[in-house]
Amino acid sequence: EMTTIWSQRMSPKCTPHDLCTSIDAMTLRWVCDHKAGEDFSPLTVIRGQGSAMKHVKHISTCERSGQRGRRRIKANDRERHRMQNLNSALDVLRSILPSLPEDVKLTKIETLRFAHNYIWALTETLRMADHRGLTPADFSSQCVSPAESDLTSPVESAYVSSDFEISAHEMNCKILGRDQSCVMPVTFYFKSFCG
DNA sequence: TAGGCCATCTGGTCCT
DNA sequence: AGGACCAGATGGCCTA
Repeated sequence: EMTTIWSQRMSPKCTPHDLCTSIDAMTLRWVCDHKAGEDFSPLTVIRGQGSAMKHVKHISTCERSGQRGRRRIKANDRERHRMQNLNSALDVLRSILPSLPEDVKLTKIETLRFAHNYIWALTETLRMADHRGLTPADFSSQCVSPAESDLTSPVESAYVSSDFEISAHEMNCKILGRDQSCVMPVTFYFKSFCG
């Protein structure tokens, strides 16, 4: 039975992510429980699998302390889910930011910076609309959102910069690469000025 | 190979 | 007491 679990969980075909998510604490706890007193060392078997090694070390620590260990395992599980929720929220945030090439995924910090600048851009856009006597409703139907803009040029990874140029009929902002050198303009057009 | 990014574990702290 | 949140530590993957 253990061999089965082992081959399922520890297959070399598993990606690191698979290992991290599938080798949960309870499984390794099971391994430790069932192999106690035998000439078996999880550390030996999974040598080279860093994440799993960490789990084993943690489990052996937990094993030494009964109820405390059980609380730790539960806390780890909660923490794991908490971070997964946080990542899900970041994914949602990524999904509503201006579209980028398919294979580009903003890092966490880039996502937050991008969102910050994007909100700033939208705020400035609304301010411009107000200045021109448009209601938000009017304005929202008269501009082209960045998501609808033509973003066909290749961009490795990017975020909106904070230097915007706002004129009477359009607002330009820039998307910069990580090295700050690859510049791609994104334009909010006021359709009433586009002919 | 170094550095960036990431997932996870862990112990501490605060809150309910 | 137990859960949420946080920051530090660790190790894997990826890229320049």
